[in-house]
Amino acid sequence: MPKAEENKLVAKANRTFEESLKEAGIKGAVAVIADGVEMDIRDIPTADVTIQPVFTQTPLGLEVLRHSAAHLLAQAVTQLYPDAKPNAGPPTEDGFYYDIDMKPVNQEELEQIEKLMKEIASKNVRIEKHRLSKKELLDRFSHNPYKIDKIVENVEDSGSSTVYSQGDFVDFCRGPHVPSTGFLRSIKLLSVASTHYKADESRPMLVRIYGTAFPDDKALKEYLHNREEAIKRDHRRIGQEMDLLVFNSEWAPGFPFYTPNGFVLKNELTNFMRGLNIKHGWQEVATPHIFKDLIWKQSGHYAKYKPNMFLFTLPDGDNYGVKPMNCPGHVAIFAREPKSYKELPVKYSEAGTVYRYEKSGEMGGLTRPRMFTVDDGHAFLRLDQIISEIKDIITMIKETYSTILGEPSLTFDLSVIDKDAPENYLITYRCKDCGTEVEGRKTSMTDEMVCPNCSSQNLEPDFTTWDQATDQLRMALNEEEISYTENPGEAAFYGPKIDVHVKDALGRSWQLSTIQVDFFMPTNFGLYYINSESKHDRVIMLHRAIFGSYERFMAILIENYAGKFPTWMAPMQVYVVPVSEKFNDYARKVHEELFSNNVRSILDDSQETMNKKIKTVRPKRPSYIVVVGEKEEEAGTVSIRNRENKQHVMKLDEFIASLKEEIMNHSLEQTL
RNA sequence: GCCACUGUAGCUCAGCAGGUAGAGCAGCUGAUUCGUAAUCAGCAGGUCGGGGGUUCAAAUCCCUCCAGUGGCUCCA
Repeated sequence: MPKAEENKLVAKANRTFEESLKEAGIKGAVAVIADGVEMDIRDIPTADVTIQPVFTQTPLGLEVLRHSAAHLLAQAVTQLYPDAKPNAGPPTEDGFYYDIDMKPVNQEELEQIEKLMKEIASKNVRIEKHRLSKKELLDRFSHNPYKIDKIVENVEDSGSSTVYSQGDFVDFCRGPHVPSTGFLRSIKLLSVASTHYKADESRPMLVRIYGTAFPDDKALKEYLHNREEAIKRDHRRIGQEMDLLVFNSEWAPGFPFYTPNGFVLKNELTNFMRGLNIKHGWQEVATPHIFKDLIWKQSGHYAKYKPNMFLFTLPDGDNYGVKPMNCPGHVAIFAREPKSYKELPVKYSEAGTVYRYEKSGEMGGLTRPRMFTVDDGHAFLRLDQIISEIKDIITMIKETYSTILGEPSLTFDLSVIDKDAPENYLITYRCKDCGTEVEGRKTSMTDEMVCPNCSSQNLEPDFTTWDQATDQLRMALNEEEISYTENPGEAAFYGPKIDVHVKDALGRSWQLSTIQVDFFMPTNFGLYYINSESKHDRVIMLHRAIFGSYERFMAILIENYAGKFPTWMAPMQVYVVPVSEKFNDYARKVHEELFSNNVRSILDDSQETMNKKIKTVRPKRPSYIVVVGEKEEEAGTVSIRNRENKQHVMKLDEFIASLKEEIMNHSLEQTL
């Protein structure tokens, strides 16, 4: 592959870039960058210009290739289904899609479309650009309301724009595109989905066909292979193979049931977090799962969260809600007695299980269940303690991931308020008539904001507290020398937050940890502390989670390790199998020795053959398989086989000692 | 919630165009006593997601509900 840098050249005016490239002996470019603008290789510059050819092996070239592949898809579809009306077809991170107004297609039809695409590609049809006036464009696409929309929105009345044609197919497009369909041989249609026009539920449904394209078959094959590998790592599949959890879609749709194996894993993670919490001064508490609705009204959850809550009414008429968050429970504990400024910070942690009514279409495995456990923590602080506390939490986050995932790359986001949409947040409102401040009152179920003092509806939001909180987060990040991006509109409804994204072994990024500053919930619950002047002072709350949800974190762990967990968290650490029944006694001795050393050992003294036992235990992913027979019994040794299928023989007590150390150290790698 | 696809034994799946269900694995019983990815034989197991309809006859066709999966951000 030629390096782009080396291929810079000057294209002459009044001839196509293609000709200039040809003269320079450069082949295979699909587009050029001229003066920083992407252009087609058949474009003709009006003056000499330095250009850089774009090849499909580069990210930009791949984008061009996939964009053209999307056109090819639309061409094939319109050829097969003349009534189909293409909307839009952009490239995506690993492929492309095209949204088309048409009847839904099934798998067979998808294959036919792909076949036709390949046919057109093999004919190497020339892809040509034409410039049309707005009127011509509107005429040309008069049968397609989606294109009309785009033309109306994007082309000025007196202006013009371009279309690309390949054979009979013409698409309204800015380009650039590959010069001919011959570049689009390595393609694959992947799936059919549906989407609303402009993602608006009130608009028509469109069929979205996903596909991907690569410069050559080798790259395509590799992609498809990786895709299959990723599917093999799916936590739902491995979760079943390892018997970690089940879902019962009839009795409790969306609710995970932990089996003994799965609960071992969850407990290991819980214990890890418990240790970390203790080390950093977070006291463990436990709170109810059900509360009267009063608390949810007071906390502000009802205003924002009610549609996502499980609610019920008892025969006596009292209304209850199952907790969607743990904060009010911790507030109730904090509020039990007045606190002195000397006692702060008070920090409570809880592996708190919460329940959220997720809409049916949004559930999925462990990543979006209706019940999940948060490694939740709430700190009650003085204003001057915020920054140091945030920094300490960042330390906990780093320690957690380096222990559990090695050294994954972490990225930090600062999610701040969208000041144009104050109705989404708990905010201080000030009455323009009498100056009264109302904190977070917008959270009550009433739609109209009314001044409690003068009954005026003339209230304006005051962002001072939000700005303060946001500044504290910024300072903590800066002092830790962490680079971050700011996302307006992504804040929690009660305050700004820092989100931490973690990249897993498959290169996918997950939002796990979160640190949120909250000025409002303490106000809603009337929390205060006694300052050094014996006066009431405002308590600041910090919400934080490191794993986020245990369920989602476990899903990520399963996929990250493909189920082959570090030994300390593996549900089955050792699987002991005798060569034959004759050695059951020795196998039992080995097992009991392991077991009494707190190793999770399973003895299989069933009647099956050893080969079969090993075969069938594989999907359970034991950290070590221990085989014992005559040789081992006589020598007091064990024959071990690790996760990588490496075998060796060693003394039983040595094995136990080294295994215990591996477990105690939370070692990521196997020591044997 | 919306759209598409799917729902047959514990698991993975077969049952083409309607004639009241099959396989492998797992399970159970028996034989086998075995050196690192399936020893052999036999047995048992399903009102085909629920309900309704069409039909002489429905796993199969239609309606409806439930559930699972993929999407519903990338806007020529």
